[in-house]
Amino acid sequence: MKKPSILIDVARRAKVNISTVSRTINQTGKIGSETQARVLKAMRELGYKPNRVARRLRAREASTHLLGLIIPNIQNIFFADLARGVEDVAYKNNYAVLLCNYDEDEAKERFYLDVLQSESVDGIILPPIHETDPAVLQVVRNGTPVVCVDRSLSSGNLDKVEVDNHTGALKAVEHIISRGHRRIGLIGGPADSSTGRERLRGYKDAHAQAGLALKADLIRFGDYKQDSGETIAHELLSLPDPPTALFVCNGLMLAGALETIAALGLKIPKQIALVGFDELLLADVFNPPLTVVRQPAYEVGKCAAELLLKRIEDPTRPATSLKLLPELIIRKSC
Amino acid sequence: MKKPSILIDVARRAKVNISTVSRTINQTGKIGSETQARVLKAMRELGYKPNRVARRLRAREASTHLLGLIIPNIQNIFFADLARGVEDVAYKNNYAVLLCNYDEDEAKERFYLDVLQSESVDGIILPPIHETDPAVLQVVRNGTPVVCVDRSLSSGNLDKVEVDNHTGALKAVEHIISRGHRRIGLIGGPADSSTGRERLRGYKDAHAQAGLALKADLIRFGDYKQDSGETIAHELLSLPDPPTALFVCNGLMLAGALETIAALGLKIPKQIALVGFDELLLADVFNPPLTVVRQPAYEVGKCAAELLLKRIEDPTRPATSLKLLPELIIRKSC
DNA sequence: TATCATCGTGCAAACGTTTGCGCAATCAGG
DNA sequence: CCTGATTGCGCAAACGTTTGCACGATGATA
Repeated sequence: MKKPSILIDVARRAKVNISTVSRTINQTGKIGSETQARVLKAMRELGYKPNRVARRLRAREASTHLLGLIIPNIQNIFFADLARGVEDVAYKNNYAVLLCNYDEDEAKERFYLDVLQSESVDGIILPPIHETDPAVLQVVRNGTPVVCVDRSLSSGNLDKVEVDNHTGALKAVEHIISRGHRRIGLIGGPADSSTGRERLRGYKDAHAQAGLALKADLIRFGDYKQDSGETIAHELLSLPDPPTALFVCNGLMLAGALETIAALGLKIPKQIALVGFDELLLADVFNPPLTVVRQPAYEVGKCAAELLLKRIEDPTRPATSLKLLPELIIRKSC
Repeated sequence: MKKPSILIDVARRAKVNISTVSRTINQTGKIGSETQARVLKAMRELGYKPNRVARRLRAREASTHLLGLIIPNIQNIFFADLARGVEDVAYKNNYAVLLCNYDEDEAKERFYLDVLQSESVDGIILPPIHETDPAVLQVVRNGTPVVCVDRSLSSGNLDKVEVDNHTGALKAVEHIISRGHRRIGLIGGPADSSTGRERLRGYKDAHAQAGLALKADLIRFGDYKQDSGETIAHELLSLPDPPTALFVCNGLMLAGALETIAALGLKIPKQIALVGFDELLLADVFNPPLTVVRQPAYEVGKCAAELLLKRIEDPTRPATSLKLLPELIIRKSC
């Protein structure tokens, strides 16, 4: 339980003032070369580690090397991959990441936003829970750099990196149609999320291109969790005139839909064809292998972190908005 | 970019000293009821949020409501579930979680340990990279509460919560044997990890119980990543006298093994039977559904966080060690 | 009435940094 | 040799809290 050594210990050992030590550490200001050597030696001998808390307290506007990442659900592989992307570039730049899981719960999002702010992180990466999220806007107004991922914020011109959900969905549904399907069920995302709406738009546009009429019955919205995939698939498949193919808008709901299909004993793709959104761990060895559109989740995280770092360095730079292309991986389920 | 209000703003507005404000917030010390009301009112009006950084700096030994969690790989569903467990109880108790991903990289683990310490977190949850991990021991010696999860530390009597890997593996291999298999391949974890060794021990004990001799050829060790599952499965299955069943010691490696099996065109379970460790997202709808031993990952995280919170509250309490039982879920792959 | 505990509050130090300012010493230009 | 810039370093304030101590007012006890 011995105390870690602090600035003044180093200073005493090197026979200098603490400000000199601070300056050698941060390479700010002029310092004589042999003084510097003495300080470095003392630091090494004492195993000195700067106290990040004190540093953050003092240097409010200086960099504190801490990033915040708020995600809806760490158990969703998309966000796990994304987090990994953020984490990797953070680590390369000597940043630590404060990761929070808000579970689509607005109160929880609020809580974590507060925490991150009062931890005075350098910046925050998050998918806004709503397109118009006052809490996030407030943070931005406070001057904390924010970059939005996955979903966007309607107001405020922020850095953001998204996936081209429209194109992804369009390609997926085009593919389904090209396989001859005419009744295509949609298990969509929440209607009030930008991802949900964009994927819906892709679904509709693909229909329009092919001159296919939309059937309102076949369009349903889930909440990106497994259960909703299961129940909606059940609803869809027990329709009097059920769809012959399903487009399922995220990985967890796809797993749910597969539960239903298995329970119903339906054969894929003969009795029901299937295209998912999000690459899943066993998708390629599934029987049959699953056709999905793969989102570049890791890259989204990576780009977001890079953008955030750039913005921290130069807060005045114009907001840039990235849109990454998903990839349709055609396997055997459709 | 307006400044957040601080203690002194509240104090001025309530016409009291900052210490009075501090005391009303923390409910420490005696305060008159109408003074308290004034302060509360002022806080509400100003939307005051305490600065966690300053708080942590000052109150070194008081609770700072921040936990550290260091995990090998967030993309491994076991750890994602575990993280979720930690996060949930942390949130219920108004703690935030600083999550770090060390990717089995010792330098990275070191880095994060440093960060967490110099962030002066209240406590740390981690699976030690080694059984004798000097860096972790150092942290413990510094007085930071630590609880080990999943893997254990040989020295130091710390709180820990593990899965009963031996029993899990034993049950799995017993089951395989009960299905009539005599040549059972093992795709194990790293030989220097406690989980790897315990699962190996279960495998061996099951053989001993059944009076089966061990075949060294059939026992191989991976690194818990997908690739090693794939390559080891390939090695095993191209043996002159290949195993008729495989026991695969984690989820990612199971996915890898399934790649190989699919590539080889082998039928499960007729040509090759399979039992995995870790429940996977699509395991129950796989064709055939996968027999696995399910680790209570979420519960591990939950218990660990609860233990940590208790220890933070009372640092002198005796170390407790939990061992949670995994569950063999028998499906159709064996 | 004197004494003493208790209550409610304020004062100021402390936590470990960073940084503006000042000062002495050195150096270059004239 | 004088002036003025530059270099190298120390002093002390500041960041926003918490908390030990002191002190006046109040109430209870003798």
